Amino acid sequence: MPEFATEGEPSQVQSCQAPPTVATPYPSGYDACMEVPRGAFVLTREARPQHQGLQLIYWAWSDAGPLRLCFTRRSAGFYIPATAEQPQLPTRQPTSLKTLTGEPVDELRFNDWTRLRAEADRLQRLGVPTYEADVKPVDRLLMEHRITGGCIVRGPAQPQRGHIAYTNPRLHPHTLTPTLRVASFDVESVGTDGPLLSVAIVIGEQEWALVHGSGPELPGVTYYESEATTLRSFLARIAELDPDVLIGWNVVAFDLTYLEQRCKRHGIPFRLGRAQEIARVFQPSRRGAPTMAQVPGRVVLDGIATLRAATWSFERWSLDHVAHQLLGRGKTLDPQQIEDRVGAILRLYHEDMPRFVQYNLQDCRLVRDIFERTHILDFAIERQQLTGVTMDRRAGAVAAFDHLYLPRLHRRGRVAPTTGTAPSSATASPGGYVMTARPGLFRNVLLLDFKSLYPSIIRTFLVDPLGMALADEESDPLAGFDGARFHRTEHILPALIDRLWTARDQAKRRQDAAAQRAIKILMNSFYGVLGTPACRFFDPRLASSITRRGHEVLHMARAHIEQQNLAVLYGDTDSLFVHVGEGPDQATCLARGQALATDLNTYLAAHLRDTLNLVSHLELELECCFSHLLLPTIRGGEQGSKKRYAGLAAGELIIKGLEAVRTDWTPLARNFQRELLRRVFQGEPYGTYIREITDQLFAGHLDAQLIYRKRLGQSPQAYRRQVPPHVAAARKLGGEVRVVEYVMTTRGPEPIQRQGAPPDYDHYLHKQLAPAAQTILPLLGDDFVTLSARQLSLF
DNA sequence: TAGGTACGTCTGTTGCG
DNA sequence: GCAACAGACGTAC
Repeated sequence: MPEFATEGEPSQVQSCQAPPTVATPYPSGYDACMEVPRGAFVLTREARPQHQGLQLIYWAWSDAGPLRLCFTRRSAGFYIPATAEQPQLPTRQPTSLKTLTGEPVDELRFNDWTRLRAEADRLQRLGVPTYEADVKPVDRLLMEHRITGGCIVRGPAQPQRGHIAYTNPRLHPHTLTPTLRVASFDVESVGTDGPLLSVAIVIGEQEWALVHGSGPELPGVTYYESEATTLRSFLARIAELDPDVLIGWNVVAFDLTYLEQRCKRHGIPFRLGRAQEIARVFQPSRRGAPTMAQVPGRVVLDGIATLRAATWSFERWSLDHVAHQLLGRGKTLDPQQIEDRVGAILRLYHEDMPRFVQYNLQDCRLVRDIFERTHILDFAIERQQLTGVTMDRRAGAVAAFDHLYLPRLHRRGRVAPTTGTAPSSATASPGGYVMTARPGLFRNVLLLDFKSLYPSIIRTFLVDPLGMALADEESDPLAGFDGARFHRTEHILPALIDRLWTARDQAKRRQDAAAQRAIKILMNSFYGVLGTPACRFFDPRLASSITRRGHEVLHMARAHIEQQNLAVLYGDTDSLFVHVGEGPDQATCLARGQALATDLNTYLAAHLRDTLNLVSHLELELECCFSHLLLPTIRGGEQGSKKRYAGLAAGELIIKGLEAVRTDWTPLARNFQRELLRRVFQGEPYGTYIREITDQLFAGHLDAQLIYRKRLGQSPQAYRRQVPPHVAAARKLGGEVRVVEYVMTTRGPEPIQRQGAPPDYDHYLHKQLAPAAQTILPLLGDDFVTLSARQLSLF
């Protein structure tokens, strides 16, 4: 039998009573057989094959200390059509479940995952469709209990050293916010293969440094005479401090990878997990894939990955740069030492132990403070609470969708396809609609945009995999696009969006930025996953029914605005730029924009009610009013450009897509264009400025701004057909290069580490200053060549 | 241990005369 | 010598 309740039956979860009050820290003399319900938050999960079936192990936080929840003798299953004749398997059982298209299914169960996969693959090859053959037991167990993060644990508890163990406990969902113990740590070593110098650990205000070698007595510092004893002591110290979360900078790909290797070298088991369990690091199987760590009982959060997941963005992801941006302070090394970081650290280690230790500790403090400042741990907890995808997983949009959707599907007595088994269809689905801008410099332009357009379309137009499958059972199905039709009452996603939308509004009211952000990202990911074959519910008709509806909505809004004799200058996917024109002041324009948004929302709601009998959840908002807006042409042409503009709103300079916001343009061009735009919008003269900058360039005063910075999508040697300048520069460095910084010199592109020739100022005039200026000046009837008083024709 | 499409611009290479 | 194209990168939404 399936583990989850079928349609019409009360589920295990629903039948449980209201969660009891959460237990206090467990008293001494605690009776192991007493079943005290305990609030917990899942930290890590793991499946182990055993002779009698699978063992599922979850570590969880509780206010009484860590919990180890062990589920024994578990089996894993998947489904095949009941009509499938092929497999005569002893484990085949009939069920009351059906596929999305209404076909009854039988279940096959297995004691181990490898056999399950092998059988599923074999059947698939024989043409027998399988269902949910890729849902892992560790995930399924939580999913079917509707547990994402917080839960109530009930069952016989056995106090162990450092944790409480449960075997086959009962779990119920419960919302709680854990207070996690976070350790920031950092390794200093001689390169990636050389010996360990030290490891620093910071928890709150407490600091420790474990140093391989000797030195003066310093608070918190312990010296060890061998690398092996340093490593052992580090593992022992972590066990003693027992953090729930390990954080660092590039912590998995560097620190954990390095420590595991060094431990292996000395034959030391890498017991970084709780209860002395072994931690493992998995190196990426292909270029670009992340390094993974499995530390039983402890969540490993890399600062870079966690910030990225929360949509933070920085030009460079070095700890020093990010710390300066967020905290206004950086690492303790002098700038000139950064070039030879390993050398500088070694010198400190040999010559100035107190400063060496401070340097090591400073990295830990910076990471701790970045986490504090950005609240990304709150974000990570919130995301797990919403999606059920554990905190340390980087991308998890598909997993989050499964976690939320599958249990709701099962409650309706349906099972989902195995990922990648759906028949592939040829029709691709389009993305957003982008208007060609009317080029020019404009006064008073309203920016209106639809708040979470795609989620609001899913909610309004009932876009849903189940709803699409059940459309035939509906007497008045709602038409989508590319042949899709949707059931008007039987669906899952619209209600899910509805719930999240309400939660986001609540988060907004209580000013919970982490929750707001997590919810917004989750809602927006729903469209994305329906459009990728990596999702089991992938169907171009679903994606099209969202994006093509978006086109329609944007066109309707534009037409309605133009009927009021207002010009729509530009629009992209969910936004409209509306020209109010000279005359009215800012306040009048803003009021006009508000009225326009309200009017449109009313109009759209009435239209959808009258034509399709739908309740509109579309919500057009006034984002801002640009006092000045510049819409450029495409380079050297007359036609308006897309995805590129600059404007001034509430005194703030907003630039999209232009050279000034592109990190592959030099600081010279970016600073220059930004200042030029500022002057244009503020009505200040710019001719003199242009001449000054060009003169300074040739005088060598701007040499610090001439560095190009570019990522390499592949290894420098892998570029076969073409060798662009950044690759040429990277090749001069040798070895693997992921990001190259180079200067265009009179001898061609040279990496900054090996720059010999002087900068080619003509190159920077032609290829950086001129194009950055020409994006703007022709719209004002001006020209860079005239204003710079430089000859540009040098060929 | 897999969210999407649309777009502009640059550089080097190729095809054509 | 020049236009067209492909490859690469970064960005908007």
